[in-house]
Amino acid sequence: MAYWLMKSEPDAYSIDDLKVDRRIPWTGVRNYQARNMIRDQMKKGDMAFFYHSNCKEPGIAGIIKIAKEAYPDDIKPGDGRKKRPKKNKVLKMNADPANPTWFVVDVQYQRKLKRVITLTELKSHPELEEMPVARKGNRLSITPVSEEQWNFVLELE
DNA sequence: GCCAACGTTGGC
DNA sequence: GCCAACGTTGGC
Repeated sequence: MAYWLMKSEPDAYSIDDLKVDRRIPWTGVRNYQARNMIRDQMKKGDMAFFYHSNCKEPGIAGIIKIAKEAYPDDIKPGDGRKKRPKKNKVLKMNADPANPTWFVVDVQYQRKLKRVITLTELKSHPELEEMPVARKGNRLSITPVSEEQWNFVLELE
């Protein structure tokens, strides 16, 4: 079993939204590195931190579980999709259904953390300096988390 | 709103 | 294939 960190802008979709919806397809990932992780590495049963990005208090807000492994992301904005697309942004869709480029996994709500563990706090611990989200300039929306990092973060809660 | 740190695009 | 220009992410 592997651990991950998945970013979402809470204005677009927050841990509280997922608490209501319970389970959603994690649509809209359009970065090849993140795509490769979704398609090739994420397994059913893997756990992930739900991270709030680009907001007042960036940090880890909850825990989710991978409920279904990768399948083509043919979920168009507005087409039963829960995550709201960014305004003024046209999402590239799969051109050839037989040879998809973009994939999605389903995630299942596990729990909300008692408090948001902020990015500032994550950065303050030397034990987490290798954690991608705590590194300068990191932009990937999906990053791996080691078991040690996972357990360390949960101890902070 | 600024801008660093990338990723992508397209001319050559 | 190189790389300059451009676009995006996301903290601050």
